[in-house]
Amino acid sequence: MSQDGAGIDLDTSLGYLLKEASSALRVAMEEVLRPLGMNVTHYSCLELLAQRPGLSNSDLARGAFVTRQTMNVLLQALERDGYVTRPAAAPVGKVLPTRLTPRGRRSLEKATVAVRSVEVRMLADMTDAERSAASRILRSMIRSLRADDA
Amino acid sequence: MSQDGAGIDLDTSLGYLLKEASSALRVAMEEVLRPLGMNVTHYSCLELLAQRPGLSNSDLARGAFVTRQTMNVLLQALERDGYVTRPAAAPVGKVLPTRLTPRGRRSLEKATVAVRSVEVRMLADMTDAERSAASRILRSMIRSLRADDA
DNA sequence: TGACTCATGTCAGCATTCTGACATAGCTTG
DNA sequence: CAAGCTATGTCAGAATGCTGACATGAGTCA
Repeated sequence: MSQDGAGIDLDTSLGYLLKEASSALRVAMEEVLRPLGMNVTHYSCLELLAQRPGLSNSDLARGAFVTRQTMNVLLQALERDGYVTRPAAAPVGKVLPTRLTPRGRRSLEKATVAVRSVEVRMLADMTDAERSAASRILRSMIRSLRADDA
Repeated sequence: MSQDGAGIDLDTSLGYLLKEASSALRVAMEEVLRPLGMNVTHYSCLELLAQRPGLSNSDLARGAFVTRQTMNVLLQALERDGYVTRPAAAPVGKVLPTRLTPRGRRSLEKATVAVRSVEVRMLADMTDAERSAASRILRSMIRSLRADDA
């Protein structure tokens, strides 16, 4: 039943393990972000803006791994609630550079502490060598998956 | 701006890399499953049933990393369309053991080929040692994230 | 046995994200 | 310069998954 060519063994498949790890990370992050009224995409957006102020809607969407339509909906809510600002008209082209407001920055600070604790917990039992290996391996997977999308 | 304690450096964060890899995998899988009229959860459900016939709704939900409510909706659709069967009444307790129909098995066969090709591509540039390391590291992350959910 | 706890299946409503579509701006190329 | 291609922002509708809630069956324990 395990490896006879008629299926993908879920107990040993790296794809399945990757999904499992990602699911565990998402659950853990949402658990600590929920009390702050945030979800993972929401947090990702603020963190991206803190590190790279002036990113466009499409940039943020790529950075948070959602579509630009999804990010647009989120940005409109964040703007309405005063966490970010965008110019009324595009300085150049159609791109609207987005920036955190002081309120957005304060909100992010609490979230960053919470998220950092999750990441620390995730890496608790790993050596430095293993962390380096993890980084290299994950980058390799990403590169290979994105190569020739045919 | 990078590691001054005021944020999580997205360029080096293993959590971010994990999410990026998982996103790339999901996109690649949905790309090959879409022509077959399936999504990832749909495929996961069929693959689980092929390897462990008689799983309950809740078992399948845990294996596919969704809630049992979500899996219940999917199972009702799969049952209606003749891909799986469940007894009308529970043989014991409330648990309804689910099984693939021949039609479900045929549908899964094509999907497995497609998914396998994605996994092969993902692992293309990795040595056997790296694959072993990846498995060990991902399991460690999962274990740590699930430990003391406080 | 009876109370308690936990797991299960299921319904309903909501949140989130996606696909499809459109107009428009910038770049490239003949 | 004009045409073509790509990227962007945005709206609308559909798909997908989640939380909350309820009834019920099984196991535990005093």
